[in-house]
Amino acid sequence: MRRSSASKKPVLKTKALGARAPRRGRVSAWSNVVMSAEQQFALKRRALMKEAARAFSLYGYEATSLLDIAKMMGVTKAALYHYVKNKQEILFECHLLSHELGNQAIEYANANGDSSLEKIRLLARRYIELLTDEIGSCAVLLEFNALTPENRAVIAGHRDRFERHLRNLVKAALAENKVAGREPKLAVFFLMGAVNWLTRWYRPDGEFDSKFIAAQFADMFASAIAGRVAR
Amino acid sequence: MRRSSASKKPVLKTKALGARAPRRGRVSAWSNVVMSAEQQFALKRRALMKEAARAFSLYGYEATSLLDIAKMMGVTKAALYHYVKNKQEILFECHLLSHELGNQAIEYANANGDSSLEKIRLLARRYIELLTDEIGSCAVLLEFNALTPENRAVIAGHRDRFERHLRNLVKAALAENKVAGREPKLAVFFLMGAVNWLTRWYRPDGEFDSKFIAAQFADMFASAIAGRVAR
DNA sequence: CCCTGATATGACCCTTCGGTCACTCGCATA
DNA sequence: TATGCGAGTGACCGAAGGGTCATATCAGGG
Repeated sequence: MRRSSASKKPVLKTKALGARAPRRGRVSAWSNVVMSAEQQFALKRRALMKEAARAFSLYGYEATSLLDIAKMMGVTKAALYHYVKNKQEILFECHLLSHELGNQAIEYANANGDSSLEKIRLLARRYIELLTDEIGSCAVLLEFNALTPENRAVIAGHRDRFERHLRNLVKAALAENKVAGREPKLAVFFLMGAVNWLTRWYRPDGEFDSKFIAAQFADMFASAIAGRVAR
Repeated sequence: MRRSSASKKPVLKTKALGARAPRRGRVSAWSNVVMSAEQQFALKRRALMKEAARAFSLYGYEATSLLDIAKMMGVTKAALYHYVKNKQEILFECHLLSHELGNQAIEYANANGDSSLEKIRLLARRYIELLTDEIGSCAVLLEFNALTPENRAVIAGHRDRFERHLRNLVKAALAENKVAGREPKLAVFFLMGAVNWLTRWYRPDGEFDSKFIAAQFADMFASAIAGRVAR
């Protein structure tokens, strides 16, 4: 991570929170209020993933060291290994996370869209919103080839499923709108590029808010597929 | 470069070629046929840049070691330093190269397009063709933040000029076609993402040839900007 | 025939980084 | 109060990578 860095420390100490609440009794009263050890563990692990994902998206996998991540969490590098097997595991789960979002977007589009084109628009919009908002620009999809061959195979599977779904939507939309001469596979690559590139320039406090960006991109993509240009 | 690698060695030995041609006389006859030392140097340096650019585009800057590049050229790592100050210089010049292509594309579009929309289409098409064909997918533009702050400033200047030009074209096209509600800046990001992403999946021997891809992308972008969807 | 300069080499240095390990600290339970 | 356990630490290791340097090779020119 050779770059000028801002300062910020979300620190990992969930403990400070839990410590304040006394626990007695076998099943420990407060159990609704106070988190169990496993919950805390899971929470911290998730926080780690989110922070790491943000760093990976922003600076790249190779350019982000575990020390960087540890510092962000306010913790030693060694401490990370309580939550994670190795660096690769972090990357892998970040990819999985991104694809979860993709699937959510698919479901949303299927539930709310009528025509294929509308489904595409909703899918793109929702996907971008999730990517930028919920995880603070977590798409690590740029880092596909930093994955080990085994993990890459798994992620490729997810990716292919997502792309195939989108491709089929595009095919359908082209048919429904009687558009000829458009290659669905290239259209999907076109969108994926635009979306993945988002993670490199999008900033939550930037000029445009994420809803607007998502809507614009979705509209542009819909037009790219089925829009006719006045000549 | 932790990845399964194919084998291939363009070797740097221009010498083997020059050695065969005897040189006598003061100005050295054969001077038309045989390359001067400087020419050979320049040629080899250029070859280095091209090979490095390819590797950077494919695997990323950090993931590509100088040893990798040296092996590609059939040469020792130390030998590279005869042609180059350091790794950063390679990256920097690769960026410059890419932007040269951008400018070529701009000129081409200005010379051959009439309407703004047509200029955009030509610009996009040409840019992609150049990127994929001439330098074998050399766009290292993904690696912007691997640049040192000084170099980054320079490259940012080039990039901004390019993007500003394109943005103005988009603005004009929107006006000419009476399209409302499209944000030019986002449209440019949209295209840049799609184009930069190309370098990650495009293969010269892939399913689609580069002219076709370029045409499709250009058309899609033109539609994205000024295309109207039948609803 | 030797000198010079360009080209290339292999050994080496230093730093960074991923990962490990023996350990400590503090809390909750018995 | 003793004990056990999960969380976290600091010191360390080995490997890889960027970069340097003294040296070898060789072609061309005086």
